[in-house]
Amino acid sequence: MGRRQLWDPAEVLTSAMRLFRHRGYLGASLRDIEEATGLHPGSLYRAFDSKEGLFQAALDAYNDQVVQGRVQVHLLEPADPVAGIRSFFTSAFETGLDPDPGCLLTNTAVESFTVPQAAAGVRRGLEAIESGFADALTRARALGRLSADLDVEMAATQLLALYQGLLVLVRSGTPATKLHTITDGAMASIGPERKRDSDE
Amino acid sequence: MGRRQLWDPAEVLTSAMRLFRHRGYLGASLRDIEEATGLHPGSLYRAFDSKEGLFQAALDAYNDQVVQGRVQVHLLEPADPVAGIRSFFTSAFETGLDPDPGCLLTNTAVESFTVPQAAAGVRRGLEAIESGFADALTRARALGRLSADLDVEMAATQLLALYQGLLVLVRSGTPATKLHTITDGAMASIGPERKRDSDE
DNA sequence: TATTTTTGTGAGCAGTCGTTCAACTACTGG
DNA sequence: CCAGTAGTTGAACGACTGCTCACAAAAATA
Repeated sequence: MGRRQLWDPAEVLTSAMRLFRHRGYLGASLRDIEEATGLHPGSLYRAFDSKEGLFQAALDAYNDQVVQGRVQVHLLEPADPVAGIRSFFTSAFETGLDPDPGCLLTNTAVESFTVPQAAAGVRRGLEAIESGFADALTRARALGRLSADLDVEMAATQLLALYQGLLVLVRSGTPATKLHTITDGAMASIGPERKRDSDE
Repeated sequence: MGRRQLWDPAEVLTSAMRLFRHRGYLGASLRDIEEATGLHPGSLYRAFDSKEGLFQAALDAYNDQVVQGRVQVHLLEPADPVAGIRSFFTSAFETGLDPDPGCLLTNTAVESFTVPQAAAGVRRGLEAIESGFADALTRARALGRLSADLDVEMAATQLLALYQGLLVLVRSGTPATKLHTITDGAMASIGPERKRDSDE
């Protein structure tokens, strides 16, 4: 009944995601949004109620697609969980984008002060990453790839913080060599290969 | 000759710093700035040329006062550099402020995409922190407080990233217990006390 | 086909943005 | 005490903000 919706919600959310990631919430005007998504204000407000509604939807989509996708591919699925953790880090800055917009989660975590309702979405995403790390670490432990005295939960929190820090540096234009150094450090902090003498 | 300036530049920059730290650059309107600093637009534009000029000045002041001050007190001065590194971390989130506005450097690093001229100031601040870490680590090494196989430059970069990540989590409302866990992890990653068997 | 229902369109609203500037105030040198 | 100079004030500007709504278009129902 009635006219059919002419636009694909997934496409619109993807465009909005990209725009918010580059410009932030406050930096993206409704005219920018209109241009990026192709949606006129009327349709936009019919579907999302407000600019903030669209932002929430875009953040949710980012969590469900990008974050969960990356967690799945790099942390949950790989047979080699240690290599997976490494690629989770490196793929965050080897995007081929210049300037690199960083991560919508990280950017929103910082900006969400101004947009309080986004805080819940940010928390959800951060927890997904952290528990992804925990899963990969648990599997690495089972394979004997972890330092024996390493606490998995604590290490997962550590990796989350380091990952978020990496993304701050990404967004501020830090060269890739330095980001690789950070990745190497992250790997060294969990693996047992930092000592040449076996002590277990 | 002529009328004297009625306001103290240092006070104005401190107020502006606090405002930008809470609201971000885009989130702080000139009316907000007027209220926070007590300066009317005319005086403001006479002194700083533009909103961006004021922001740059505030960021520079933050670097020169807050960042350098913290680096000095926690990383360069303490006789115990390891304890200094720890307190550098914990003092970043034990501010008594609720909600905690985080760090202007971190926040700007993320938002500076929108305000490209701020990028240089951000880099300056991040480098100050990193070299502060390097200094403390070098002194810790001389005192035999470091793992023997630890590369100081790499560890300093690592601590910088972890510190920035911590501040993202601070800004997103992560509870202090978790932030302490991250701090503990940071300390564990540099000290030799993680193994009970001596292996040097 | 006529009617009803849903969606798209975009001009336009009230309000806010960063910024300007003419009038005014306070101080100095002659 | 007057001219010149530097600083302060706040009303006002055009541009832009998020948002609304009367209207047109397209589909479903009768």
